Amino acid sequence: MKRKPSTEATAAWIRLMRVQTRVLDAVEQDLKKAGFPPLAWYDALLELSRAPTGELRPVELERQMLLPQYSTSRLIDRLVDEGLAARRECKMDKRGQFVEITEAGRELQKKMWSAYSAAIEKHVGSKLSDADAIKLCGLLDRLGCSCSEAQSPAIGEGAPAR
Amino acid sequence: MKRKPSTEATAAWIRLMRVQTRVLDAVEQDLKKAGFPPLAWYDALLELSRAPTGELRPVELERQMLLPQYSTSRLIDRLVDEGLAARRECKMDKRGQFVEITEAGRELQKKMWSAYSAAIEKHVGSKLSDADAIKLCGLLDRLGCSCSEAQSPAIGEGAPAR
DNA sequence: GATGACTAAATGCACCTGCATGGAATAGTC
DNA sequence: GACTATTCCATGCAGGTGCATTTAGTCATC
Repeated sequence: MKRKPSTEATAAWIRLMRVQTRVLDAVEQDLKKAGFPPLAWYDALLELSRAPTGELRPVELERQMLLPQYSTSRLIDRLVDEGLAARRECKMDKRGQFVEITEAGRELQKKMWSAYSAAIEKHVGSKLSDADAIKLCGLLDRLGCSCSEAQSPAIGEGAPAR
Repeated sequence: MKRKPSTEATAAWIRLMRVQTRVLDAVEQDLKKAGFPPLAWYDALLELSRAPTGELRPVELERQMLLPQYSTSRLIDRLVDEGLAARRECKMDKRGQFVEITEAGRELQKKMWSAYSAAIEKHVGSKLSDADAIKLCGLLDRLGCSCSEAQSPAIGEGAPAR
């Protein structure tokens, strides 16, 4: 039969859902108020800007961002519509393509990071000592799927997985 | 100027976003595969079934579930469409109404809890000792908004805040 | 008891998401 | 080379969500 979770586990589950929602909403609201697009845009721009050549295959972006295929496709649409990225043909594989970040895209990413980092500090950093943040990471990591790839946080820039 | 978050805080932020998404998706998938509706339905049914009279004002439900007004309104629509709840007139305040859980609603809530609790155990309980779950709760609680009401978990049933 | 401020709930609209499918190119197999 | 399976990406459709507004009833004050 199905074993029941302890009340402690259940409480942790509830907190995890509740607190994440709250914190994410707060950060998204801060960004929105500052006139910026959603976090997903930032994540995509960050991944693109990190790529050595400034361009990535949609499939790669998809894997980096842990997003479904159609979601990635439409996110790229929006970035392209706003002139933040451009689609380029892929000569190696004609069914594929490259997505390249534009100068405007790079600028937006940098500007967003300044607001984004402030929001993280406000809603997370200021409420937790570094030691506690590390403890929290450790506990959360244990909940991660077995397939947990270690993503290098990269100095000065962070990206959630939405 | 805006202070920057420590790399520890940023790492915690990323984990929080990533792990919550993963765990929530996993639990929702389990429920879906078992043929159940989304978690939000469960939450609503649970709140209703907990009410002494089995009925609640939409506004109250809204506050309990920390959901926007329109979202609550439409969630009730769906429950009513499926015969899990019924709208009843409110005589005290004619612009308002009561939402009452039906027998079918109570049954579904119970059946869902069996699948839901199994999912919590599988994706949370089994990965964390009770002591660690308590530590995790403590850390997460510190991130909660100042306006954190202590929700009694109630033996045998848990509800996230989506 | 009229007026204006407020609260409860619903809804039109735009957008976003998931799911399933489609078209196009490639890879594998014989 | 023909055939099938697979990969890459786009998209139609149904449903969910946020935002702003509307409708209806209540309350307060005069």
